[in-house]
Amino acid sequence: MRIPQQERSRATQQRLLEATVDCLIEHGWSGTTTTLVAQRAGLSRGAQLHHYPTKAALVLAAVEHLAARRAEEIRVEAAALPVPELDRAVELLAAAFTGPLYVAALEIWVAARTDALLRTALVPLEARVGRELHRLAVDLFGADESRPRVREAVQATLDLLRGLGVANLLSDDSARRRSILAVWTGQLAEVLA
Amino acid sequence: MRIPQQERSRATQQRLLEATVDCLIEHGWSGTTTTLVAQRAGLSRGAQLHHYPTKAALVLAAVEHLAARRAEEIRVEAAALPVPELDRAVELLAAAFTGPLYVAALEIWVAARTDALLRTALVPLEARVGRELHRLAVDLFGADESRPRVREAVQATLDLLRGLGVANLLSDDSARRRSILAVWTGQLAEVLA
DNA sequence: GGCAAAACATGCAGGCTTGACTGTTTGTTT
DNA sequence: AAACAAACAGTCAAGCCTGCATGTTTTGCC
Repeated sequence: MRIPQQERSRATQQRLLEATVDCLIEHGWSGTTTTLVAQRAGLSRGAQLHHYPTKAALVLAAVEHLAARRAEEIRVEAAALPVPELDRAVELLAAAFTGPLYVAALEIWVAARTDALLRTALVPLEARVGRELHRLAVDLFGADESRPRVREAVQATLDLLRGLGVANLLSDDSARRRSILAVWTGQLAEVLA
Repeated sequence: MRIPQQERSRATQQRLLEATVDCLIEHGWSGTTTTLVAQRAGLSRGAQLHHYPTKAALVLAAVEHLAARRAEEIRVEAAALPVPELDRAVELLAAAFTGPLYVAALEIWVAARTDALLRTALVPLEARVGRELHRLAVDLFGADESRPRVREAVQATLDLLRGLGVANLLSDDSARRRSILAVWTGQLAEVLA
């Protein structure tokens, strides 16, 4: 009766999900095999299959886990921002679209395009995450969406960050990104003002 | 002595490369197996291995083929645009970032992130393609890059389109895209004017 | 203490992918 | 026409991935 099994089970599942996300980051979607995930989690394949009987089950759980982590990461950094300043707010969001977690999410999005099961599970989830992100951005920017063009400008900002994140995939792009964001932030300020 | 073998060879290689791109579009990166490509090209595996001895060779050739096709597609549509009008120009570029060819390119980018061979081959190629695309956009917009913020605005537009393309991966996003681009184009016009 | 269930470990079978090997047809050269 | 090279076809072995089946340990409960 050392460790309650419910807690132990939860901990093991967490380890598996973390390992899945790590594998996605390091080896990409096709490199993320169940065997590798089990190894990385320091678990036997048997234990893995006990918790997640199929690869689909594992990945779907990992997707939710990933979404939660991304949301939390953004929220934490947002909380560390005392004064609503546009430049810093955009910078903060940009970080969320260049980190490893975004990369993992991208791997899953691209894979889901041609994987019916993943896709159907992902679309509603991403819709929710997208709305949350939008809301967060609105708050960060101190934007008033009832004014014309504000809503579109905020969304454009997020989509721009998505694109910059893609451009950052293969080689470090931070210098270019900075100068682009500097200009866009100015434009954004005009719309929000 | 009907068909010169050089021409025949070229034709089969084209078929293989087209089949590779088609497979990328339909089945994604991990679904693109050499066997499937050979089948789709209506060729035996022997013939395939004769032309491209490894999968890496095949894919690298397909990447160049894809880049050429994307560039040509954009150039063709650009030529069909008589008067330089900003709205239409942005629309045209947006189409280039939502079509199947962009999807195929995205599959390769994401895969290249964790595939050293692909990556080293892709980085210089994409740098070139990126410059060409930028140049094309500048021409289409009739932009004067010597003026402040113009260069960044053009690049931001391309990165925004990249991001919108990603958002369009899983579900049709054209309505949202239209409204965002409408606002964006307005902002862009201010910078260019 | 004893029993059931959950957590975990290990080995195995089937399917798939890749690249190699051998053979055949078609084109080229002399 | 004869020898040679390229294009093409079919088959095979090795390796990997997934899921299952069978044990072993740990936990919960009586």
